[in-house]
Amino acid sequence: MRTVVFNWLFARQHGGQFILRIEDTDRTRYKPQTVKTIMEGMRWLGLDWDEGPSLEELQRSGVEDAARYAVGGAYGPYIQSERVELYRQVAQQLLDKGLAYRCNCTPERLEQVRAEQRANKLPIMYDRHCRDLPPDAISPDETHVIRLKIPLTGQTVVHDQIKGDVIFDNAGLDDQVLLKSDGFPTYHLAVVVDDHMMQITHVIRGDDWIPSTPKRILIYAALGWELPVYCHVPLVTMPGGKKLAKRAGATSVTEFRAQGYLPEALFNFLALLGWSPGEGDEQEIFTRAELVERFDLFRVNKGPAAFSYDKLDWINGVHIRNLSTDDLMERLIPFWQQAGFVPTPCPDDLRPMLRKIVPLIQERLKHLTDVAELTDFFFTYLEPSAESLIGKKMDAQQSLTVLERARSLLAACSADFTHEEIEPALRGLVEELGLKAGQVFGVIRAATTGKDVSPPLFGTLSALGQDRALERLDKAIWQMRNCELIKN
RNA sequence: GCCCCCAUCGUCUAGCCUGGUCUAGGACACAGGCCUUUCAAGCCUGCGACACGGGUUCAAAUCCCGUUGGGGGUACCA
Repeated sequence: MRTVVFNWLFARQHGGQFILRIEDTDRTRYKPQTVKTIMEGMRWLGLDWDEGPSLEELQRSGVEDAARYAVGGAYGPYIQSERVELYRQVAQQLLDKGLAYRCNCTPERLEQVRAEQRANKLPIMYDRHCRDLPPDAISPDETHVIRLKIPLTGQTVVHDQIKGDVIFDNAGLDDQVLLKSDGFPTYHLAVVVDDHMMQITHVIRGDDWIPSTPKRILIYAALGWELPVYCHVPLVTMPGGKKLAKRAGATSVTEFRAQGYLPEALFNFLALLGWSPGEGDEQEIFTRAELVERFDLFRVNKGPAAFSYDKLDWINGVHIRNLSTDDLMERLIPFWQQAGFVPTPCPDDLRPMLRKIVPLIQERLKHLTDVAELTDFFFTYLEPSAESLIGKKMDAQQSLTVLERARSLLAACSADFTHEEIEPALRGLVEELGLKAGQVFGVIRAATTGKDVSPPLFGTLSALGQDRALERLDKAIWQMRNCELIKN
């Protein structure tokens, strides 16, 4: 997915077209659900595409909500399974030119060849058994594949924008299968045909593709087509260890949403994985627009980068703090709903309270999901523990006095119950009792929130509302008195 | 096995191309402090790296070679 972000940034930055193509030539693995997940993930991250599968294509492929993702374009179809005839024609063309050949070796024979090569510590590749058979030795009607005739000598150079020139001896390249026995093309054939037909200028992908790039360059050569610009970016590894994220990356984007990450934060983080502004510029937080302007594909590092949740969490927190109150509230509502604190749809008369809560927790959120445990006490009554109602270096009687005085002072406030009137009242209480602010506020916090840790007290009380604040103080006072009775 | 890629603090990185200004800069994380009604946020300080070995050079993190280490490829997968 990080590589997709690089592709998108590069296209947007240069005013190019960003095209989404579905490569589904492996029929044994194809699942319509995956297509939807990828598109949904890209939409969420803000990676919009200028050309992509049309409504009809998506429907034929069994993708749900096809209308939501349909884009279309002049170079379609954009789903490879819809283009098989094209690949067959190109394969036939190569056959006719004598640059490819039919091969009917069985999987068993191929495996046997490989086993022998392994045993003799030889390079593992097809032994070219069928390469020099007479053209009519294998009938088009029998089960077979079509392989490319790789030149036996010479070198093929990949001119890569990040790695530089990478040179391969043709002798070490396998006679790549172009068309499988089920009639579908391999990735190698399909991507070359499509990139050419769709006029793709830049191929930006993971550097795990480097070793097979010469094979594709030779397909271009066999067809007499012009090469695109290659740009192989390093892979992203998993946090602790160094295992490759494999293909899990693209499909898990929606999981980041569920975990409470902002799309702009994930985007920011992903762009920084392998790229940095450099030249003494140490900016780390970027908006999407800034990245489109500043990103430089050719400055991307050569080495792999490890995914770090610590850094992502920090970036997410920064972006959360940068949101407006209303924006953050709207993004938080689904998470409140999921926690069961807010009904679906959100009632209008609940919004004023939510709007007062948001600023109280904004700088405390690392993930949107954190909102549940940070604000649970606003929605349900949590009974404070007996110990928490007694302040630091205070006895039960003093604590009870704090609660009783606080109750009467807060009862004297207006129904607006604003932060501005609560604060002087309670600060006055601190003075009146000759205690420390932390002692007094701690007791009131425990009584009204049921927690030792809460958002700032005055704002919290105001958001809670006068009725519920007084009610909770009353309960705490009862609790304290009962406790005293039992003791006596 | 064979082929390819990569190598700066624990992590992401600046610096490398155009050797000296690098006693290697920043960020995350971590530790301590300040602020403070708790928790955060913010601010300050600390900890912490040029994988190793050879060259080239007056001078190398920067250029060259090798070693080691890590990753990838080696499919009728992408």
